[in-house]
Amino acid sequence: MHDQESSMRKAIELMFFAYRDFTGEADVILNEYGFGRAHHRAIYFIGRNPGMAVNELLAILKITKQSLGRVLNQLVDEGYVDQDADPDDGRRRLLTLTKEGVILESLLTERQSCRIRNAYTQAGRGAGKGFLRVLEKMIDERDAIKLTGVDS
Amino acid sequence: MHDQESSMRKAIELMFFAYRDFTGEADVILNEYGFGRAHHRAIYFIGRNPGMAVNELLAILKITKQSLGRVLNQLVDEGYVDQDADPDDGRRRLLTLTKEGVILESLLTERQSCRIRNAYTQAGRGAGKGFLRVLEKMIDERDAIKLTGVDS
DNA sequence: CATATATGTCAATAACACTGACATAAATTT
DNA sequence: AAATTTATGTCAGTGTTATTGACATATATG
Repeated sequence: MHDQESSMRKAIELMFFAYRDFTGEADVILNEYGFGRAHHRAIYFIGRNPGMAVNELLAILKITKQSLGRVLNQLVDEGYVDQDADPDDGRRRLLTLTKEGVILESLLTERQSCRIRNAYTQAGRGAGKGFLRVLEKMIDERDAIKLTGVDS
Repeated sequence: MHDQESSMRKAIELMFFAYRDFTGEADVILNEYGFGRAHHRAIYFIGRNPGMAVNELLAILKITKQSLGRVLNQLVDEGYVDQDADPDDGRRRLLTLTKEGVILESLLTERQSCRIRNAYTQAGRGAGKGFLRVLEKMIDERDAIKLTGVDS
């Protein structure tokens, strides 16, 4: 009954569909704001790490500063993100969400959390634990470092 | 200890990093062939469903036929996919992988399977089950139908 | 024969990423 | 103080993957 290969294919396909639907949820909202997935990632991580520097965000997102620049400029221009010089190091621009930014971030995160909570409930006891543990081990060493705090 | 919200944020971040590293693996190989992620998805699902029609592939991938057309033409031109008229319905073009296509598909799938297997092993007993069950429940009803066979 | 279906293609556009080059301000090193 | 490094930003050009809209063709169906 279900050999190794078909079990792996099952997992591969679930990753594809689950990720698409998971992000699709947020995409709909972002679209109303004229933003895309790149904006979401920036908003999310700035919300998570208030006062982070541009370099730190670049390291997490692994995109070029030109790419981030476009996104960040839009977010600043439209009042979702604040950039302030670091008092200790005038070169660094510390990023924080504005009140508007917090509202949007919460909306997006709440929507995605809801999907996860529902999945946990439907999947039954212990499934969430396994889900987190497997995802964790699928991540490359060098990325795993980015996962701040919150041990399983 | 770890409130609901930080637990949800943990899951959200794991999805982001895990999916990126999971697909990044294949992206490196695809790049050597001059292909992208779109080609991978086409190759994968044609390999999984040999003889599927263009419409069926479109329904799974949820992209426009123009987008798929570009990808499919490249794959056919470079000898990774065959298109043959359905003997029962001359309008339909049935898609199959060529010998070359099968080789590439196996390479990509094997690479990703390996990452999943390793994650299962490291995550410990039962984690894989939970992982699959949660992913399954994260998928929208209308997409879940696409998941052929292989019950958990 | 008319219509619907499956597919393909042309043209224009957009989001999001890339590379390379250069500019500026502030901190650090010599 | 001068030179260098670091953090950031920006300009220009490019590429991939997607989009929409319009139209063409072949085949199947009522």
